[in-house]
Amino acid sequence: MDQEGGASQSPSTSTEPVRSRWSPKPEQILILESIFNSGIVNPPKDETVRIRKMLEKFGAVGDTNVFYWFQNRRSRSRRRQRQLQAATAVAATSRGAENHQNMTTMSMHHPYSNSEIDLGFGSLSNSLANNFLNGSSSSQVSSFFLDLSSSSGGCESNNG
Amino acid sequence: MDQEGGASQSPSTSTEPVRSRWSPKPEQILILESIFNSGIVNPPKDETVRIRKMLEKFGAVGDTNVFYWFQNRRSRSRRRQRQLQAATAVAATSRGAENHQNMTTMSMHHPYSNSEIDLGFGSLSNSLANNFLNGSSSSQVSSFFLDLSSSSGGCESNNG
DNA sequence: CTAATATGAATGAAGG
DNA sequence: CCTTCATTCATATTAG
Repeated sequence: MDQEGGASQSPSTSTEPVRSRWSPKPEQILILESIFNSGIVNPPKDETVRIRKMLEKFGAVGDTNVFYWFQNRRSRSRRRQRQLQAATAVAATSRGAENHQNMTTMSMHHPYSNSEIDLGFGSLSNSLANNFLNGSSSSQVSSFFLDLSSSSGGCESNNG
Repeated sequence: MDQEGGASQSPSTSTEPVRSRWSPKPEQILILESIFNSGIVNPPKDETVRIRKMLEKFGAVGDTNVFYWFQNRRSRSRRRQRQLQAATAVAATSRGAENHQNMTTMSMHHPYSNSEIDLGFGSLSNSLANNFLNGSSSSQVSSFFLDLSSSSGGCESNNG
């Protein structure tokens, strides 16, 4: 079912179904998520290049892809946060003890745990992380995680 | 076959009522289609909320659902249009009058007349609309239709 | 039961 | 940053 979502850099290979848009691999997603959850939600140009270099080890990716990823990530995070915040607000609207049974506001129900409030990427070492990174390039990922400590320094959200 | 507003039980194995995704009821579909055919193909945020409120009377629905619905509607309309436009173009390619009978684009063996160029939702009052809205909440629907006049048209550029 | 289709939802990319 | 478009994934429904 899952057909190599990897974006090949050489479209000349006729055997491949020419993937027009980049599909980040699980390992790449893990890395990006980790960085994002580390507080780097808006990496500067320099950092973006670094991140791209890290991701490249797991598949072809460009600076633009990383840039877009973080941009979309921020947007989606904010939107999701607003959404469930609004829902909560409505749920708690007025503490007048009224028995309302209508879900008149939002019924967004998704099967995933979503909510990046706490994913567990910060710690990993266990969970599904291992599942993703088995066999191929586990060593690379470890090194990258160690390197994460050096970067940092980027508080989320910046005046701008 | 009456479907309880999206909260129907599992078809066979009574496991978890894992409601994966929202299923708009016939009434809701009618409303959405009507709005879409009224010219509002891309409702702004405010309008989306209003639409959601209207739909809520017929079943649980969130702003996101409405947002997704219109987005998908636009996309698919355009895609469909492009698709059959391409087919037409192929049929008329070169005025040499060649008898080509190849369906290079798609099989398309469905009984529908496809092409939502004219569905009839704009007028309703007749057709299958009545069939949908009988018995339950016809009154609500009428009021909603009257309210439709208040909304301004959000004409969007057809060309990208 | 399996295959195909319809459609809600997620996401990469781009424009303003 | 925000909105929008195009593509893709996942699932519900229907046809065989």
